[in-house]
Amino acid sequence: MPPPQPAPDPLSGYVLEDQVGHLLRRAHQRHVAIFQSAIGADLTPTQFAALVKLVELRRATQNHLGRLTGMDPATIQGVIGRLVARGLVERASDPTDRRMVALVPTAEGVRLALAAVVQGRDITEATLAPLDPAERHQFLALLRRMI
Amino acid sequence: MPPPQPAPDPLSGYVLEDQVGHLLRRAHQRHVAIFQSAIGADLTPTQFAALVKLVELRRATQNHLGRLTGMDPATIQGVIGRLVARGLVERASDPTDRRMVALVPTAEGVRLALAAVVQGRDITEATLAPLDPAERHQFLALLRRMI
DNA sequence: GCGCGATCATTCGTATGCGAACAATCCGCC
DNA sequence: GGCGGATTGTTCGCATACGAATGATCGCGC
Repeated sequence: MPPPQPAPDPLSGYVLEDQVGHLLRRAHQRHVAIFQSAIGADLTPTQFAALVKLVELRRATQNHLGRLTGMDPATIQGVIGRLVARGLVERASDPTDRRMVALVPTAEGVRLALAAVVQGRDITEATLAPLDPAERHQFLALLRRMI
Repeated sequence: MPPPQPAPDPLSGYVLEDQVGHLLRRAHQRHVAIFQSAIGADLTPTQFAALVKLVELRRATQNHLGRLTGMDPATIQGVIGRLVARGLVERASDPTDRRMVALVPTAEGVRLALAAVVQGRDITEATLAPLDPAERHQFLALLRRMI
């Protein structure tokens, strides 16, 4: 009769590198690095998202913009504050609701957003480089459903 | 003859919500939220990764552990510092190389890591919930290649 | 018209995440 | 033996990220 086995180790068979969470973190990390090397110091990925969305909307409230771009009020506050400090966005008060601050991109903000969007295509291309066209389509479709 | 068209708008056809980078950020964000609601205040995702990997290795250098878990030296430094402060990891000096600090999990660290790994399976399950088994396999395979 | 719950924005604290600079140490090569 | 480059760990600064708490304001219902 064989000797008694030790209690099953929860770690056996658990490969950190194969966990979705870890893979998502690494993949996002890699994308951010690609983004930074392309856009440089002009914009961070979150600043890019907020600015592009604001240019598309032409005018938005801070929390609303945050909801659309997936940033909570505390986060979007800092992001917008830095865009305002750099003259890319202006805050205007809304006369109909004094709680709200209407955000509007400046001319310079629009210019930078359009230039960044052009680079955005290269960034997307570089991020998806490991996959062929059919796989990219598949990956994006699955990723879209993960949100 | 039609009037001259305005210059093509770089924004036309650019949907922020469909960009890989944005999707990766949102998907990762969602996973972290799931992780936090399952593990609570015990461990953050990065602390989890560092601790589990360290338990698996039984002993590792700080930078080495960082490379294995995808954290740069500045980041792993803070993560390990917090694990040490909570008594989950101990720093030991390596006599053969006085630059290095050997990291070893404490008994409490091992206990917490094993418990967290058990919950890790539920976290993975919840993160992948939107996909059926075949899609999960596909998604993980593609995601693995994105790193 | 008033009060109460909801919403908006802000602030604080904590935790990644990384570039850059730094001191200490190691190692290979002359 | 010693020097120069590489590696290890640390610190600083900046930028997400979010929970929690707060104050101002709005709007609905009574």
